Amino acid sequence: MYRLLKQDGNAKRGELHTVHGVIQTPVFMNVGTVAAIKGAVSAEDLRQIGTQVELSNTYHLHVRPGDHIIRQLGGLHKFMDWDRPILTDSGGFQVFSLAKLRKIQEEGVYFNSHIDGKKIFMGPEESMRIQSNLGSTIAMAFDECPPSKAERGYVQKSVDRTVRWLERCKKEMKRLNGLPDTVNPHQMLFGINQGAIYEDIRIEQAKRIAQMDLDGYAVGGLAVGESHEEMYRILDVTVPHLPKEKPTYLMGVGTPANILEAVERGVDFFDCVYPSRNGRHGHVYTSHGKLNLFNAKYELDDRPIEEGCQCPTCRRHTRAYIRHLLKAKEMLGMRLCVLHNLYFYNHLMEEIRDAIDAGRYQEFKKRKLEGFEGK
RNA sequence: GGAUGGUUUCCCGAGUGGCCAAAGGGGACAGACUGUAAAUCUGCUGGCAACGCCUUCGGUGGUUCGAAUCCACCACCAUCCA
Repeated sequence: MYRLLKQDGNAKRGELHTVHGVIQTPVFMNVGTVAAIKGAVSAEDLRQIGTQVELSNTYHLHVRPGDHIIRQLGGLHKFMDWDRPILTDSGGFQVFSLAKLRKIQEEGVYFNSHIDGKKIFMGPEESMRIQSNLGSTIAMAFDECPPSKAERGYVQKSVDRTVRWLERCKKEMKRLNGLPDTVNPHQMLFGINQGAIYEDIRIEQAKRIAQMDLDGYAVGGLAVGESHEEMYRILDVTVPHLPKEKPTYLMGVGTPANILEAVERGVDFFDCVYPSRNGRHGHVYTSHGKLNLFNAKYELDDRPIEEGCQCPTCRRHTRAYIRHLLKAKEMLGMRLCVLHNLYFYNHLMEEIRDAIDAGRYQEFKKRKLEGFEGK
């Protein structure tokens, strides 16, 4: 159950009560696609850096190790030693990212496994069954994420199909939650808004799914090639048509600046691979912008990544040491960067919540953005 | 002391008369990445007043229209024989 605690402008401050605990929003979910945050980060680490929700992926866990394996081992929470909320993405993003390895039909999507080429069929029912086997806290509806520059005719067709798939997802989820041996009988379902950058398609689709009484609503298909301005414009026109007494999730976004802008427009759930992937690539976030620790200028820099940062990395290590580890290809270098970045994001969300609580979000956002731009 | 092989751009290493500022790899330097096919990928790596010029393939001298490539001597390295 979602509780809208406070609004500051359009910015929402809320709580999502789940069987795995309460999620304070706005929240950034930490992405661990294959039941692990890449960069040698454990569930124990997540507890120490303020992670509220871990995100894993239906397609990837179905391919390896297999959702039936995870189910037999007691579900995803037990499998990865994480007892707090988990959101599973439905496989819809893989329809986009693995476009060369799949074929879309009305009944669902035929993939060729990116691991061994094996044929995999995934439709709405299959995605729900896999997510039910995983026992995640929140399941995402199975959608198609069309590229931002897809032509209008195709987008309309795709969006209509995604809505039909959503109806099938809802029906199947209800059935699965009612079975006697379901891993998590209280699994929630979030629907997904699509429509590329066509405002009218987005709005019309948002109105349709808003009536379906889902546990939450996501905006998908953004940050897939369009400009930031286009993304904000789509949020401006779409979010008002999604129920504000339900969680609003902007999928796959984004940079700290993207998040600040989207919170202002009423979004309160986020996820993105940036902090983990950039961390592995030596790019770390600070309140004054991003640093590339591979750069020669950090060779003798004995400061932490960010002065005053309370993350496990900044408490003990210098930029020069981390740069050395990265250059030497030591796994610890990546790990320290990922831990810092996830802490940075989690902490940013905490500050965002405090700012909304205090009714000073506008001012807070302005100050943060100026910092990121080095002002 | 003798024999043989070798010395190439930051490193390893290809190149044995022109298509060579010189393959390939490494390293260095820089960039990209937004519901993760990503510990990945891309660019760049002699100098400059730069579609051209200059310097560079151990050193010096020579042959040739033309040399990293051929010849002579010298230096150094490696292995083997005394």
